[in-house]
Amino acid sequence: MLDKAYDPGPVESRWLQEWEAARLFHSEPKAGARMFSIVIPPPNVTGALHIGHALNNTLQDVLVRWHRLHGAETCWVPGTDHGGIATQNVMEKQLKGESLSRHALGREKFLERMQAWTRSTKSTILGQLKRLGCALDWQREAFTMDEARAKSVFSAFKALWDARLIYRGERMVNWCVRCGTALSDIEVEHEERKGKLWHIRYPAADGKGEGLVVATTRPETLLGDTAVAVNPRDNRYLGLVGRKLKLPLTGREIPIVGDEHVDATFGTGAVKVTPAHDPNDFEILQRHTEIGLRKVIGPDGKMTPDAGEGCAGLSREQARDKVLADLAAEGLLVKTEDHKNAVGVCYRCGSAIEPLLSLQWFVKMGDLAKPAIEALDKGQFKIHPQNWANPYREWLSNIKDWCVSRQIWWGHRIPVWYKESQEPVVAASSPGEGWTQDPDVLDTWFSSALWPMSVFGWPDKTEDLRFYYPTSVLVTGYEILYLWVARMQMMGLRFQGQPPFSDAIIHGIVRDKSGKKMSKSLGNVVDPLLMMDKYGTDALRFSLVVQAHPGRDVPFAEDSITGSRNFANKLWNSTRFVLMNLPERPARPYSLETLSHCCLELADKWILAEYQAALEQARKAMESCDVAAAGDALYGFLWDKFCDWYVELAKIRLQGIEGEEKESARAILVQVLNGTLKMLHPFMPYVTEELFAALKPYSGEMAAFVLKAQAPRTAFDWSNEEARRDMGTVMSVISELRALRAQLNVPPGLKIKVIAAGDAPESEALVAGHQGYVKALARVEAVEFTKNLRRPAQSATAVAAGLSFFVPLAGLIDFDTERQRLQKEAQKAEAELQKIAQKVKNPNFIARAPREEVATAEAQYGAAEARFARIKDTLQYLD
RNA sequence: GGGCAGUUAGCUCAGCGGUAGAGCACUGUCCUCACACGACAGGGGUCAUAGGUUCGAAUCCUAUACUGCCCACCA
Repeated sequence: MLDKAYDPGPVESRWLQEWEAARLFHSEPKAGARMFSIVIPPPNVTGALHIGHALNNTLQDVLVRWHRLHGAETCWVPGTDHGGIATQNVMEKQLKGESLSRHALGREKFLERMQAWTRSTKSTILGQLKRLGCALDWQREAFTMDEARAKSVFSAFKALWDARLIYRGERMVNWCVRCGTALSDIEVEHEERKGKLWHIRYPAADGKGEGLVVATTRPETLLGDTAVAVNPRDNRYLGLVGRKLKLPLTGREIPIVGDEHVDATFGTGAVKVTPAHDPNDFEILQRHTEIGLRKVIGPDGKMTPDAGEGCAGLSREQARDKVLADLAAEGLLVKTEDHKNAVGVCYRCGSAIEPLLSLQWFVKMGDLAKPAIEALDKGQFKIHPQNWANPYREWLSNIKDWCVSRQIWWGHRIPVWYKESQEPVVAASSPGEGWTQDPDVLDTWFSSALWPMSVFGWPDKTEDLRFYYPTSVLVTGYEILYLWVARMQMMGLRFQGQPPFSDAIIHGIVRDKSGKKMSKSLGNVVDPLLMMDKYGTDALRFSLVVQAHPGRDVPFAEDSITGSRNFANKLWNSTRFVLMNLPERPARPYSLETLSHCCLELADKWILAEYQAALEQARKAMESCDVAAAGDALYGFLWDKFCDWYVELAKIRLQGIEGEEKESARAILVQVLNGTLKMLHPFMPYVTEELFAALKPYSGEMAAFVLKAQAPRTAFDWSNEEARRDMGTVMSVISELRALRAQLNVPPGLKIKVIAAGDAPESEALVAGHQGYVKALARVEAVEFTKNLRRPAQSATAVAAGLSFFVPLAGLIDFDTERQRLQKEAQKAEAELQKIAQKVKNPNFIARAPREEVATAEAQYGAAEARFARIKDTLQYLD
């Protein structure tokens, strides 16, 4: 016998063990089988699972389990990402706490420490994914920096190098001063900040005239100016081009150049040009090479000796203050205005990016992007929801070369070797004596880009790669659409000639209940592990997934989980109820296939029809990648239809004598419940596994686990519109009677007598035929029928299904209350009637609307009219 | 500066051309023999605003207003 309430703890740990012992999630290539594969977006080895991981992985797990239940050979590959800068940063912080630094340790020792530490975080994360219930193929665990992946990375690098798609060059890159490394363009986030726009006068070199006033947001770079640019068509500055200005604070003479890219309408129309520290200005240098460049900010973020005596060694901020003060002192600071501008910041540490000229490795992207755009346009690759397709295409179309070198230690070291004046050599290991390897490592996203191939053994032509590639779907958040998804597409197409996955499901991010991003500083972070402890893993999973509507962020707070926890308990208790009503040892399992159809009563036909409809609804939702809708459909069916109505109605037979009717009810209870549990299994694997097992002696399931069983198939077509309609009629009668009881405060224990009056033969027959339902669910002791619409004295009235139901309640009710109640009912009925009347009385509607529409509207009108009349009538003769 | 979403019950969101829905919260009754993590009943919305298309619009179109996101080298 099951306990009274579901206790997730023991159930979860038991099944976790059993699944693992059975290697339930392991997959091998199977010729001829339908295949479903996913590669996990590998979490960084920096720390613990957060709520975003919980959402991302639950979604994948739902898909994986779902497809497995539907007969596919499924493989979900687990793994982790070394996470480059992010991970190194965490370690550096640790070292700092020990008054150490990576430089003090040295590269080798530092890497040893990284290895040791990430070994433990890796296992923490994988353990947490296990706990989340993820059906990952644990024998296939991969790491972006393990040996096999290193081989993939080298192969890709070599292949791109051989194709001349990798080059080294001095370019303007995004430099993070804090992390001490270059970043790619997409690793820079733009933050709108309130800043200032300073207007500075640059005097004419010959002392004649006013000189020029430039506007800038970065006065400290003035020290590196090598020109001032104006638009050659700017009337104000005609004739100035070619003349010289005296650069304030330095005395250097710099030329005025004409450049089409200068916007005459912004600021003063004159731009100071600092080619070494501004991407635009660097472009200007390309067009006016004679101006040259001057580096005044170093990779450490401090001013270089070239910045001049007064500033050398100062930070950028200090230099700015000093320059401004000096300018003011010389009377050259003309104006200061407020100005909003977008500041580039490092996506890993948030500090302001410094555009810096530096020698880096790049991947040429144009040729790689083209096939990816084609794949999208030809429909070989689809993004769900679709609104991401356009931004994705745009990004690929305007792609820039990818800076892949990072000046950190944690990562795949660039496999390029140098020796004196010889040509550099690309090799996995040292080509021989005297060669030294490039000190930089590759962008962590370089190895991630290869992930869907590398986990299956690429570049080797393995059987895994043949069977599982391309993978079926990729599930991830929109924040890494370009960083990761696009690059996987490009690499997959380049090296395998096929997209690495045909569909990408892009989900939102988890926010708090008021829509704010979760962050430690706001204190609104929900820890998934804590939630699992408190409410159960299934509850956490379900509440996340059912809120994850395609294309929307997921609002989440602790109280979102209680509803799902309650649902798990509902499943538990409905199974408990069913088990309590089954014989200890069934002669044979219950089956829907062998149901004697002549024994099915209305409730049976109805629930089977609803069951089938719910299964279809859920399947349709899953097909359109709407996991939330699928979960919702099953939830609604189980709770509102199965528990609230069917179970209650089945009790009538269960409490009666043994016989075929009772057996039919049992069979339906067992099979519909079992089928629903299986369908819910992808969402709530633990509780459903437990209940599936408990039902096994009765359900006839032979499989050791739900995943070894099959999704419910209805061998017979249970759809039945008539049953749904008739049941609806009976349900409305019951609801009206219950409302009457509640509103008139009829004691719950008291059974009422009901006189059904009116001339609606069909309804009458339905009510007469299902008196048992009415009696049980509305607590009625007897139903009488009459054509006489005269309301008996001392009785209350309910109107439903075209009939009046008189309930004699002598001495029990206050007729003022009943009058008020009926008046309210009448009001409602009238409002409803008028609404439909608007439609039906409109000749245009009758003439132009489709015939079926008119027919239903007229039927509705008739019903509403009758209902209103009934209530009014009753009201008139109320005593 | 470009693009994309959103604006529906107190809160969080479904619905996306035919009488306004769910969960939570709220009110009332009930510890009715599966479940109080429950049952039943109930209150609560001019579906952001203004036009338009249509027999009919929360749903389609066009503007407007907020809100959020993505992208972008205007100093």
